[in-house]
Amino acid sequence: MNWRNHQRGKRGYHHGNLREALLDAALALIAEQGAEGMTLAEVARMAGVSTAAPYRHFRDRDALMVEVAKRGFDRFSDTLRTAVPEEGGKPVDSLNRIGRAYLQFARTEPALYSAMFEGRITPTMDGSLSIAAERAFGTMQDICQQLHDDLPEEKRAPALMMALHIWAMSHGIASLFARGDRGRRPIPVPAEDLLEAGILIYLNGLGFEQNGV
Amino acid sequence: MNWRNHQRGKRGYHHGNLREALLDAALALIAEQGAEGMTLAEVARMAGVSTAAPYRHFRDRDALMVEVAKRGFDRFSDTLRTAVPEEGGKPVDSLNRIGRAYLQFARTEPALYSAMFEGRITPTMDGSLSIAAERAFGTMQDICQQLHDDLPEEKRAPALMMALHIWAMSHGIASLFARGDRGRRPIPVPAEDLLEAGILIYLNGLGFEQNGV
DNA sequence: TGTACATCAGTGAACGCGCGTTCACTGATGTAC
DNA sequence: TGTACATCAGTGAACGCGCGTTCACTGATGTAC
Repeated sequence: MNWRNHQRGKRGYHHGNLREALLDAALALIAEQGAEGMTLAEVARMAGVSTAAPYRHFRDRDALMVEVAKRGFDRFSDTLRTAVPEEGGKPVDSLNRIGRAYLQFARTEPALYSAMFEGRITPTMDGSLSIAAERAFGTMQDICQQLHDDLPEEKRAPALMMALHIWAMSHGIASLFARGDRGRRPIPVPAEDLLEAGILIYLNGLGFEQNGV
Repeated sequence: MNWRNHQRGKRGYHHGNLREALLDAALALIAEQGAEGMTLAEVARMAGVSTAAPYRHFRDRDALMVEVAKRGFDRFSDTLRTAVPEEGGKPVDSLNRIGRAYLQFARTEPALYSAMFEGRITPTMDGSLSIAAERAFGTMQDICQQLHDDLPEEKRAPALMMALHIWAMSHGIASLFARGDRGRRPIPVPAEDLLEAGILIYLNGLGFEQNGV
């Protein structure tokens, strides 16, 4: 019955890392059944712990949910940030890499993705939540700023607007065509290619010079 | 207690139009509390009817949910379709009108919107559901086809791709910045303007000639 | 190094609740003659 | 036009269930001396 405590050297009674285990379980549940399927009882069961135990780590069900979303935004930020090279590299390429990372995240972390963008939890509910969310968007904005500086003056559009457009396009494609759950709508072309083409056309429309296709 | 039956000439016992009343109640509930907040018990209560009554009209809770989504796609289709003039009118304008209608729908019908795009219900689950969903997208595709025909041959991109791009951009902006519930992220510009600018830039990028702004 | 004690992180039983669903029923409505 | 009857669309009571949450508790851990 207590086999769970014996793996990885954990000893009975005290779990060792219950908080993380509960978050993992919540993620798995949400991935399987959506946000409504995440119940504290089931989460506790998956972690091999009594139904009262989670209350040592989270005030209530909503607190767990907020924590899941926060973790989601943190990972999302990291994913986007590591997608672009520290220094150098053309902004256009960086934008494409970010776009790919966005889709990849929606594909591989559908539970986090829907908890972050489609759930009852919203960034305005929690300070550190909105910070993580803004950090992600900030990455896009930085790159758009660089692009902006490359544009001839008479063609410059506000960098913020560009960032919002790219964000919206990425988000739209991710939500409709790339998500990793049953909400995905099939299209006859890889979502990555669709997004890349979209970004290319958009930048072209801004007057950004392209070389090659 | 039975006041509900006395309005609009309805007489006791038989409700008259319970099916519609239940759908309306479900919508109101989802708008207030999200999809998980929609319970058959509460829906029945709002319609002034016993908790067993809904089962005369819907097999179970999921069946009601599917019906809500179906109704959503139907209305959505109609909204988009009526947004573009029957004949004449420049395709660019039509595209903008459709975009605005898209945002308007997300704004005024957040319950339907999230049931259609973010819920456990997916168009592949039900034939008539996917038909309604495709009808909506078809409107966009038609207009993109016209645009496509206006483009000089060497600049033609596949009409389907254009439609998907426009759809994704509209959907992204609607989901992030225009939705009518607490998931909306504030931006310092009307979502409509952001979308219009995005479409303009995109079409410009395709090589479509613009006059004016 | 050993011991006493405070604190921490679990247990397990219980609760109240509201939900989804079923059932036998009954009042209202529509139809054949 | 009236009547008998089938059908339809409700009722109301009940069920089993799983959930969120609380409680007094106890085993494990860390620390001061």
